[in-house]
Amino acid sequence: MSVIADALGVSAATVSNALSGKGRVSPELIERVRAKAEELGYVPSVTARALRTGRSGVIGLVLPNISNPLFPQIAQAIENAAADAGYGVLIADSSGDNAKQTLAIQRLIERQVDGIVIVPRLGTRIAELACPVAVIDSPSTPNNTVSADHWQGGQLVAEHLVDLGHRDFVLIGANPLSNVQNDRIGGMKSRIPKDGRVDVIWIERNEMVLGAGCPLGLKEKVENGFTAFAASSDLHALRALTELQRAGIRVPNEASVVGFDDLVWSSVVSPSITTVRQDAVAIADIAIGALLATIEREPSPEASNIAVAQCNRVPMALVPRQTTARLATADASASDNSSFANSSSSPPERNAP
Amino acid sequence: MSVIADALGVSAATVSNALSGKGRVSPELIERVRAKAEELGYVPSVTARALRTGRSGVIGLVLPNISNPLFPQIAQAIENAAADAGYGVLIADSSGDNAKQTLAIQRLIERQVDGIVIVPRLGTRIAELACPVAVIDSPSTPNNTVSADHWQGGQLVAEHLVDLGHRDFVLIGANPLSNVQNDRIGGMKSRIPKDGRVDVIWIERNEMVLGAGCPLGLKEKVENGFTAFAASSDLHALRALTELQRAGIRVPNEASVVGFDDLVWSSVVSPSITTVRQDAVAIADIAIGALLATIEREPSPEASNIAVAQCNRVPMALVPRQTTARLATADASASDNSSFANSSSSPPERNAP
DNA sequence: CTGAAAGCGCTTACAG
DNA sequence: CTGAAAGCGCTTACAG
Repeated sequence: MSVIADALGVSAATVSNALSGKGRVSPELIERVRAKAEELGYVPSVTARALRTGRSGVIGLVLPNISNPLFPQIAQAIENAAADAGYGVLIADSSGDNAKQTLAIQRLIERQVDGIVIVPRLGTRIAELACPVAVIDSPSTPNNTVSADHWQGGQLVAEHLVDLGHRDFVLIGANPLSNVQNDRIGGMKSRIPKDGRVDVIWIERNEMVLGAGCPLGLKEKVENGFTAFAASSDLHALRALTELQRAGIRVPNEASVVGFDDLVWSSVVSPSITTVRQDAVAIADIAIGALLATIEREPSPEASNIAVAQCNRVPMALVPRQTTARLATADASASDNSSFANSSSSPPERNAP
Repeated sequence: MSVIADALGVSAATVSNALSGKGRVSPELIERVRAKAEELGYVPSVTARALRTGRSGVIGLVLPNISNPLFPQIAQAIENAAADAGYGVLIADSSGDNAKQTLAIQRLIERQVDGIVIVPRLGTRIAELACPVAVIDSPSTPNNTVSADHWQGGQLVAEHLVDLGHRDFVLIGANPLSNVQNDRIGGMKSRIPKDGRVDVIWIERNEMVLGAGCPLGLKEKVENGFTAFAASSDLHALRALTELQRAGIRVPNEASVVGFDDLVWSSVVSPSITTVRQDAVAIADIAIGALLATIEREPSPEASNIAVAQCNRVPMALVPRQTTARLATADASASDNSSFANSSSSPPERNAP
């Protein structure tokens, strides 16, 4: 900056004003400054600017379970949204225990991030922090969150299967303590007809008893007349699919399988897995938008730092693929789905444990 | 800082020296300063320090294909290694095209990162940059890289299958332009006995002709006597496994399947997939260690900014699981693997295209 | 429309 | 062992 000022014989203040377009500088001087900056390959010091303005231009992203295969989608969407707004993204890993999440947040604050996007660990409640925060979580966590509408996604799954003539459902989740999984399973249940049959398998609970990697007993389910297998994640859908195939059951001829999240392998396996996709870009845009609005608003003592002031549900979309098919035995009237076991169109509000 | 100085009636310089342990300050004064800092909840301004010292305490991480399921492993390892050394990690996404990679690097430099770890896009060569750089890539890229020893990993796969009595191999890769995949396939080939039979399927080349998601024709391979299917990634191993299962071929009874990377689903599918795991923590430690050494060394005009001065190969490890089994028809002498088609123990050096 | 001055919060020679 | 002073590179009132 001073090199430009010196080269042009003007003051640093003028260069600053010209480059930022703030103070009133004559158009021709602005042009000369620009040209000189360009010529010199001038890059402003973000550090100096940060020190002076008190804004770092960086936001933090706290992720749990970084090994979660959904992570890339959301990290990429957040990074893009932030970059578009001129912000950098500092990552922090809260895997391990909840204490590490607190530590990760602490470290970001020490690095003077302007705001934080948090995907909280299962069962965590994020306290009011010293900087603006946006939380991405299930809508069942009361208020202040953005997320896919997992409940509605579950409904999509059930409706799709019901339309195909299925009446006997096995729903597969990992952990009933997860609001996300609960919503997905709950949404499915809400759209299963009254004359339908529903069985829910919670994998982690199962494994607590039978050991990790135990078979889910899906063959027996098929023998008992179940035809539709809907999982709260593509990971479990894949597990179901391979277990069925291994047992010699043909998918989708004898059983339909649906997953969630459109994870990378879903389209690649044979048969490819029908799934439900969340709009990570829309979610990231809402989270970053709200965060930046809070950051750029003049901070006032009474204002909350929680950026997302309401519960935002972003609709999910069904991606039909090969693992779902019309039930061979379905009669024409079977697709009458006018009566549901539970017609509520939204999940009950729950607190994080 | 000045609040501490004022509260204690000493100078800011002394507070700084006491807290950093640099200047010679009397032990008792150091203690008083520490106590006061603690009491006041003092957090030093990293921004001011960065401006003064010219070091931001942040490194950049550039990732291609952020949707690559291997990404979480490496991102987590890098983040942990950096955090342990007191550095933050700014992420940048180079997905899309190569121009975006250059842009991502540029933006990190503008944010004054002290160094950059790059996992380059396929076929990219990283030019000398204005800050220290460590590249994580296949060892086949000449020099200056850290990575898993993909060639040796491939050898592990072939040796495992040969030990189980297999002689007829189908090797499955996605793209022969990828050094990583080429090394893996090459390593496998180098350990296949002279009397063995090898067929290589490059998926992307296949799909160029037959369309995305086309079957790999594995059933026919089995009918032609192939018993071992080794893929350059768990994604392709999964594709192979499900295609075989769907065709009614029993794994591992009739065909063995091996993948690479121990991706999240490998242990969950049925049967679970035998794979080869890279030591992401060791790789990250080498990359970050070399980077920080370069950063903290006094910069000299003649020194290169390329942090990793030699080709580092981190050994991979076989994770045996259910998809591989002894060939039923194998006779006892079959496990004599003293003669190989190609006994070289390291890959040919290649240039990035 | 332009410039001189102060200051963001640190660290680092240097002097005492 | 301790402190006064300068300066990192910006931005922002304020004065002209």
